[in-house]
Amino acid sequence: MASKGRPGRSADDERKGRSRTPEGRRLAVDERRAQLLELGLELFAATTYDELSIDAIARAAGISKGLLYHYFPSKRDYYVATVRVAAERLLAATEAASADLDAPPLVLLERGLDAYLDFVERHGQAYAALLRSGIGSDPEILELVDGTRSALAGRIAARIGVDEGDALAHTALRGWIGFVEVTSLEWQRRRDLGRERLRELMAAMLLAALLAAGVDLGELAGA
Amino acid sequence: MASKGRPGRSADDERKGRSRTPEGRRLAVDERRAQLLELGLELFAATTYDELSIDAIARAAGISKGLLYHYFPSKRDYYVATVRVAAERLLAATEAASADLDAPPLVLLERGLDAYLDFVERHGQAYAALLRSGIGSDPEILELVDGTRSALAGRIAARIGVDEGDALAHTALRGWIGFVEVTSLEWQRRRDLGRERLRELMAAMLLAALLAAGVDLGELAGA
DNA sequence: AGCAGCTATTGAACTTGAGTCAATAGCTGG
DNA sequence: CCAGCTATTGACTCAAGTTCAATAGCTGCT
Repeated sequence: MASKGRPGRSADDERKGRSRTPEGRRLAVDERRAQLLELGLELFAATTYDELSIDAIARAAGISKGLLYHYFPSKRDYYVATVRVAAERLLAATEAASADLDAPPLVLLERGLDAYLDFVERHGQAYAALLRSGIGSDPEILELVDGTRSALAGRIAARIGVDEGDALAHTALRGWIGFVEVTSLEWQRRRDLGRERLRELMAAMLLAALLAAGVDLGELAGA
Repeated sequence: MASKGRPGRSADDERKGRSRTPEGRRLAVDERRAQLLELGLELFAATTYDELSIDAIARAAGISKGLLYHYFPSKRDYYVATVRVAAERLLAATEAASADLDAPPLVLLERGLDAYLDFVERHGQAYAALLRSGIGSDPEILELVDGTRSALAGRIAARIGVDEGDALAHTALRGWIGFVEVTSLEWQRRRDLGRERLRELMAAMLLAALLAAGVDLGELAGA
């Protein structure tokens, strides 16, 4: 262990993209932490968890790897903290939109959904990353899972004869697949719902989805 | 590079859990590959992607790390191949159940859903892993994302006055959240659907979900 | 039967990236 | 202006994925 340490921005810094917060060093703890979280929100939205190395994060923040570990005990923790911020913001945004007054419930619903969609539009990438439930999400895997959903939805669409270009109907079908997946997981976890009931719920929701999308259900009802 | 190689099961093998396929070595390519995929299905269902090391896989298969790399170019590829098998089986199972005859569509729907639920019941863990869209899925992150969903669903449930113990209603609400998430992603990706339309679809589906779950909508319709 | 060649299989070495730690530099109050 | 606290650093450790030349076990041919 010979000559070590050279904190601070002497000599040849600034050379490799470490340009953020140019004033440089020794921020107050809270500021640094906030800065890192904000940065994490950006970075994790743009890149996958494990494509983003600690070194890259540190470089982007203009600090050393060690310092990052001073603020977050591990890369995971850093990531989790980041996602937590995103989740809090999503909840806050929708809360603010719908909790305020005592307007008619349907109006509140409309406002809440609007706030939600605003969030999606604004933080597109981050939102998607959030829903992917994090870490990893190999593109190939996503494609596979997505392909499976498409196959299921497409099968039904074909059977019913949904028009290929009917965006609303296709979105509704995809959404229904989402409904089926989530309720399946929920059903599996809590064991308090009969399988029959669940199946009926799913079937009813498919009809509702098609109906809401304006699909002609004549064929379904018929033979 | 001095004295190397000692393929085969001489001496002290069998000692560390390398007991699978006891006959041992030099399987035909297809058999090995099939064996490894089947094993992967088990292992990845039980453990997270990155909690499962290549060494652990090799040990469980009773082969060397190198051989695994002979069959799959990387850990990722191995994982992807495994998920692909699962997806194929899911599609095949539902296909078989619903494609056969030309019975009434509603009956086919029922059969298809039954097949789906069978799959979920049988491969519970693997199914969940598949839907988590793979790699990673840190438990803390899952809890966070799940908590966010719960918060959203709970907010609505409270507003409407859903009974705390009403499993069907809660499942339906959770499912609706899934619907909202999936359609949001879809809306964001394909740009062919108006925001208004999407919001209306979501709202209609919430009512449908509550209705299907037998919740009294009197309050919603009223002031 | 025995040998030759093909290839499944191995073990060790290489590489990369996460996590650790003692040393140092920059504030801040006395 | 110095002393002490702490934000910050850079090199080191370690685990896990990946590579590769060497080897052993089949398989068919003579």
